Amino acid sequence: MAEFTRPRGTRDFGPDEMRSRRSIESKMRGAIESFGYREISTPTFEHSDLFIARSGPQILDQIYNFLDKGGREIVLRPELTAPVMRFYFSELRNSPKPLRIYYFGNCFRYERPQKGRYREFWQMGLEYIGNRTPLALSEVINASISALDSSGLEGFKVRIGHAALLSSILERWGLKGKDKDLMIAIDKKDEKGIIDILGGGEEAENVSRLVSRTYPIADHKKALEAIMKEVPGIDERAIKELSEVLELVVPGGGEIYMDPAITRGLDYYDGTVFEIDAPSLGAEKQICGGGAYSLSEVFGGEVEGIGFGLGFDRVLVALGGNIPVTDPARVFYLVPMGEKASLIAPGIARTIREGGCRCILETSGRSIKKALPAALNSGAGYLLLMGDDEIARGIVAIKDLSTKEQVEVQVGELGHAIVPGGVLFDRIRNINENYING
RNA sequence: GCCGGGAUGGUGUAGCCUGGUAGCAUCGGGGACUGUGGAUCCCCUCGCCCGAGUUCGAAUCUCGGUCCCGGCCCCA
Repeated sequence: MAEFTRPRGTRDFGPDEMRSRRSIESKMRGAIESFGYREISTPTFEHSDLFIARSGPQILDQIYNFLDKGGREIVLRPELTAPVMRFYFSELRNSPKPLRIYYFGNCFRYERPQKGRYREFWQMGLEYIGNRTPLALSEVINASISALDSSGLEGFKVRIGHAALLSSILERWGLKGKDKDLMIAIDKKDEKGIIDILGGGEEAENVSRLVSRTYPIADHKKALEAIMKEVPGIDERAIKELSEVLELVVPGGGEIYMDPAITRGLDYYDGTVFEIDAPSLGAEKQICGGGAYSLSEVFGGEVEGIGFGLGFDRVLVALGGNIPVTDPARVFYLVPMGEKASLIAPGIARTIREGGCRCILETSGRSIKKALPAALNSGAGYLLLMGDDEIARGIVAIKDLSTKEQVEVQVGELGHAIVPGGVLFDRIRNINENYING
């Protein structure tokens, strides 16, 4: 029947789902803000060259791009790091350092949708700009862990590695990370594939084995020593940095590992890098990735930064619909019966709203029998009844829908009654409701 | 870009193999019932993803498309 349909890979969110999404969103924002990061926002569309500069021209195959009426090449942003860096270089570069900023917004990619992958999706992330001390590096990782912890997600895996470490291993074979097949094999931890590409031999086997493992954080020193021993001339500063960062990571709800094989797709990552997976997600299990970068090549200015991007939708998929939402507002459902009651109902409703409560007005003119189920469905805790009797006596009847207890209050005292200290406040106590969706 | 499985009122489903009046539940609207009700009963609205083909006749069979779900590829 539907004549109009959603574009492929997009979603509508109903009231219950939006409540869940907003609830998680605000918890995660809160976690990031608690580290001192402040929100910024950039346009939904940008000039194509911004993303081409960052990711190469082949990226156009995977994004929404078009010419606008002025003939400009425009794309819907496929990610937020590049716009944020553009903003930084054009207007924020003289801000006091370090600069701590974060963002949350929708992004668009023209890809085949599947579980945890949509054509419109939401990304949250932050950038720390100004230096790359071990404390700063660990702060960014700790912020990502805190954000995920605040969402209620459990069992995620944080893997921390180092881009320069990996490339110095590759340099040992004169490869310098340019060999795409090798990078893919490393990323997949395909031991056999790595050995084949490196040309076999005992050394190749040893390196492949070392790189294809993740090491519990407690074992990282031993593991790094083993790698250092196996690969002569390895970047020892990278080893030192990674080791220091690992000491400073504060464990949260997830497990922490050292993983030397994190490639991150981009050339400009050159320091500590990390990824976070939610194993429950399957193919699209990565929910967060980031690290330290230098952007001098792309943007022409020099900048040392650390950041991460986090797939908000995947966090929600990983939570699996078990999203507790606390709704602290007391909700009243006001049923005016008759013309006189209708005339004063909006004013009564306003009084209630000004008292910090929510008031849903029965606007359909339904009988109380019809209004009651509507009130129950609306999530209201209290029914307010106003009919001729009540008006004649100057009162309003309030029924607690959970206890079925009913009390009467003078209309003039309603505002005082429902706020803290009022006669109804203690009586109307049972106000925090936990909703489980799904 | 590749490979599977799907699509029936708003939602969830039966019917499909074996072509012949599209059924059930729920939600929504109304009523039984003029203000203490969340119950029960009755009535009503709304549907075979789109297009072509085969056929006397297609939800059902065939082909193409669209979209959804999952798995690859990719993943900034």
